[in-house]
Amino acid sequence: MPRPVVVWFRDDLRLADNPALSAAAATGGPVISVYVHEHRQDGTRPMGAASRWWLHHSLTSLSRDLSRLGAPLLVLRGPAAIAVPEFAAKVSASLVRWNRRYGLAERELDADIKTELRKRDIAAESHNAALLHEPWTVKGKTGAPLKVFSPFWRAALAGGEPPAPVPAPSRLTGLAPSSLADLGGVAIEDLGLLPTGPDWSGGLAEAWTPGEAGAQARLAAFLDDGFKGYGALRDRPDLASTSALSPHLRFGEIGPRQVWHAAAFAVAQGRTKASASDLAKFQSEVGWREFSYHLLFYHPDLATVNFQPRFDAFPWRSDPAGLTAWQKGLTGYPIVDAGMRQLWQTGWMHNRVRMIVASFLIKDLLVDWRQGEEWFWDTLVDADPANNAASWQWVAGSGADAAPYFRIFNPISQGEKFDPQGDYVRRFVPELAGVPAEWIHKPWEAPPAVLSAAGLRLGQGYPRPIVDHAMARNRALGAIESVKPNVN
DNA sequence: TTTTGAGTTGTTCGA
DNA sequence: GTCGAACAACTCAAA
Repeated sequence: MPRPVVVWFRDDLRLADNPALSAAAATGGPVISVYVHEHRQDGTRPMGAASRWWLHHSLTSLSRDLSRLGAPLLVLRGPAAIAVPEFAAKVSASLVRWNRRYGLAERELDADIKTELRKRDIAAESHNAALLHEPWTVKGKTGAPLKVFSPFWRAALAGGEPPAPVPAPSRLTGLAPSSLADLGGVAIEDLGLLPTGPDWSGGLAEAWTPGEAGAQARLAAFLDDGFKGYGALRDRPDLASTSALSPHLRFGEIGPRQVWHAAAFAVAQGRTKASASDLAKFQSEVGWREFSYHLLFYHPDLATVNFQPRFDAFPWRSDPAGLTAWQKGLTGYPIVDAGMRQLWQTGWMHNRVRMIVASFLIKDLLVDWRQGEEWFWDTLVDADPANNAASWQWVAGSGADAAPYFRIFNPISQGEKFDPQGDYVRRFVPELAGVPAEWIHKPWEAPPAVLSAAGLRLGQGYPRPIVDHAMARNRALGAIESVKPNVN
């Protein structure tokens, strides 16, 4: 009996375009699929509640798919540093394969495990499933890591087309179920990933289908319906004009190579009316994900430390009431509240609205971006260690490639520009359902007759603005002025 | 080494 | 209503 190969699944919960799995399958020998549930001792950042919900369903889906292929998923409890080497030794594995992660704690953990495996005469091999271009492969002419998106993306594109995705193995040689039962696996249901008392996940379940099949369906639907005009319409939260692939990418239910090539193929085959510039725009959004991972790799503290140290002196306000109003979608600014409620109900928020709500928390309330980052981390199903951190820093202006100091979003004009009929607001803020488009982004300015016709009493059914934007804008400009470079 | 052009996503004001 | 200019000055990346 040949020694088995262990495939350790992490942020790559898919069968197709999974190099670790394909390499293991290629030998024809026995394969054992393993997932190790996170443990604080691993030093990695614990997932938020919405992510845990997603993980539960994604693991369930992966487990079904792997069983069908012949190598059922075995779920173990961490810490991984102990569980993985012990398990590999117990089953007399010859080799453990996994796909790489890019955070510092994750890399250190993997390095430790590799060492531990070698001591036991077990080989370890890692692969790239998560990125088109791994961080160390993208460099400028000087060889230094790049800090600005445009040069980064130019350099990445200069490397040529990303490799084509590899297909899922058609079958795997697993262990007999009887021998699997003795290996100490845990039922997914027993991991405690789902919310209890109360179960708030109804809106998530309605909005999403976690798992590889759900990811493929979402991609197909996007290419058929949302891709055409993507370049311009992606900014419209009232339309279904973004791919909404982010949570699927986060958990690796689909990979960027698959997305890249599927989009290019659809355009080349004329199966979509999307233009070449729609394609380039969509691919560059995938590029932003790559750039975030690039930043995270070279700046592991991205989620907690200002990329630009001068922001360490930023005069953040302590505003627990404001933070709570923001979290609950009760700021009195309809577009902000709609976004925050979409997040709470569905675990996701449209990209344009993320910028608006983040700008509001940071610039209008002067609340530290890290508090917003934490809230997103807990409530987003796509909470991603690289994207979330890099994006919050970008809005704060503390990040790489900083926004100009004067870029402070006006929640009224942003609403009017990107949700012109107010349909998005009405969908998530039912109190405002009866307010006509003309006033929906600034109900406090509406004539009393309009408000009463809409059945709305400000301050009772829906709050008045918790802060005056014009005042807040000036206050933010002053705060930014105080951390200006070269202030002597 | 020095220089030069560029840098995701905006707002306001005045003509 | 529309349009262009002004809004700090800096850092990055490449020539």
